[in-house]
Amino acid sequence: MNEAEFLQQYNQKAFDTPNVSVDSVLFTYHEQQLKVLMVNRANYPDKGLWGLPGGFVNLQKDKTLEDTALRKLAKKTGVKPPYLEQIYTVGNDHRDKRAWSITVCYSALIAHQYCKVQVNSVNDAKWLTLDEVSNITLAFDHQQLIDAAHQRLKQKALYSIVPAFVLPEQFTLPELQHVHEVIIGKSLQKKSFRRRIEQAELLIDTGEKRGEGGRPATLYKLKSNAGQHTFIRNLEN
Amino acid sequence: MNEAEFLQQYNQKAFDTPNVSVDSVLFTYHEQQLKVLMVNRANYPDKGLWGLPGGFVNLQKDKTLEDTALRKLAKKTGVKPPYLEQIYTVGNDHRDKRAWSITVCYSALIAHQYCKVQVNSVNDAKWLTLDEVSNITLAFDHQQLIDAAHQRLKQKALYSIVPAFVLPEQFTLPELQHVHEVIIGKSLQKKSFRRRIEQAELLIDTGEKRGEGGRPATLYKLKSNAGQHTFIRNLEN
DNA sequence: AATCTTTTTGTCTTTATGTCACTAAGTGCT
DNA sequence: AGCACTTAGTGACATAAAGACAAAAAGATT
Repeated sequence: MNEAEFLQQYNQKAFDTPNVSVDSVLFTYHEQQLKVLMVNRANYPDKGLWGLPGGFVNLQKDKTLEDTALRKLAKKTGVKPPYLEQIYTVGNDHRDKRAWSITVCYSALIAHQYCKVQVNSVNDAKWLTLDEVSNITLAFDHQQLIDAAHQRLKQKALYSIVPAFVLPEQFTLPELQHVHEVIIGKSLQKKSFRRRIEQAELLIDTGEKRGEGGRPATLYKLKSNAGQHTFIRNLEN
Repeated sequence: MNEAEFLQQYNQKAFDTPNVSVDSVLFTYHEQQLKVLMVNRANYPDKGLWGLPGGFVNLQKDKTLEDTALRKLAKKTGVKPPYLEQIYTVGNDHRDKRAWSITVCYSALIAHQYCKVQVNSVNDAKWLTLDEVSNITLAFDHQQLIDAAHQRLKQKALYSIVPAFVLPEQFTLPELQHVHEVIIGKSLQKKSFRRRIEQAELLIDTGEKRGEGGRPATLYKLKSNAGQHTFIRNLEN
């Protein structure tokens, strides 16, 4: 490398690089509803508004972007979600009034039981339903990020069982079906749903049952290879 | 200046913000094959290796990440591709030996006719087939980016007609089917393919015909709303 | 035991796709 | 003109997946 080459690269770096943050849309299922974790912004800009849990990449603490996402989520919930997926990246000169800004948006799923206590203990973070979220003004372009994450989750609900990650380790098929229905926004045909899931062979029958009222439902858990291989067939009604 | 000195100075400067680049996998269809545009790196690191067209975000020139992608592509091809889609973002401390680095990867499609001349005029850029690409060592993690973009395009070929963007404005159904076959890597049933496309109502019959040898084929073009609404049904054989 | 509730299965209908042969519309050759 | 050859496009039946809905199973309650 000669001096000219060095200067070229050095100056490229020296000119302002954009700020890079990572924001996560953490979904859970509670009280028959889909909810997302929101935090009240403590700092300028958009101080006081609700926004997504996230923050800047820390080059010392984080080895990867996923590390950043998980670190920021753990800070608010104390736990590491079992499912994390990148949604997309927005970068432009107007989303943050301070400067050119980039955010890498992730979606994460977790069972409500697993982080309930932690979230309630800090009162700057709380679970909001998607309806509640869409009726208030959020920080930055976080509304759009949430919409995109929800849209992606909807798609997943149509041809995979990744929505199972918003449930605890063991769950019943009626529970899972209701989760899918809430995510998709319409009711599903019981038989079709079960057929697909059976054919996909992604669940393990734990042998246990759980009943509330009527016939007890079989408890299932996800096979260990879930997350990547959770694909089932298409599903429209 | 030697490499060690460079790295030290560079990293000192780059202490708290990661570098952000945008790389694009530009696909086209030529000589019955799917090809990607590769450029020979002129600078350290990985100088001399083939890599994806791309570069750092320029806060003055670019208003958005797409601007960066298009600017860098236009520099090599002289044209703006009709289809651009974000694939995903990689960011970690080891993909670039200089420093923590992020790249936002895009996929783009263009008809070979529309940028042939420009690409040939500069000999640091050329079209390579996916086979050729996988048999040489590429810069950074560009092989993985290409694989991911190809994988995504495969999916699109199964349930949409976005692959039509690698063809010129007017094309025949047999041509389109062959593009899909090349992308997916296996042959498709003529009847099924046509049925799906017909039902999707995404093409316009131009009235014109084009023949080579046998019966002339009808020339179609994409409806203006293509890109977003190019979805057809699932397609396996 | 009768009834209610919720889970789970049986089965017929509808829809989408696979398969493959057949027709259609050109070219070039004799 | 007639024929063989080539590629485009369609018809028709077989198979497979999904929708609809009723019936059965397994528990709780009275």
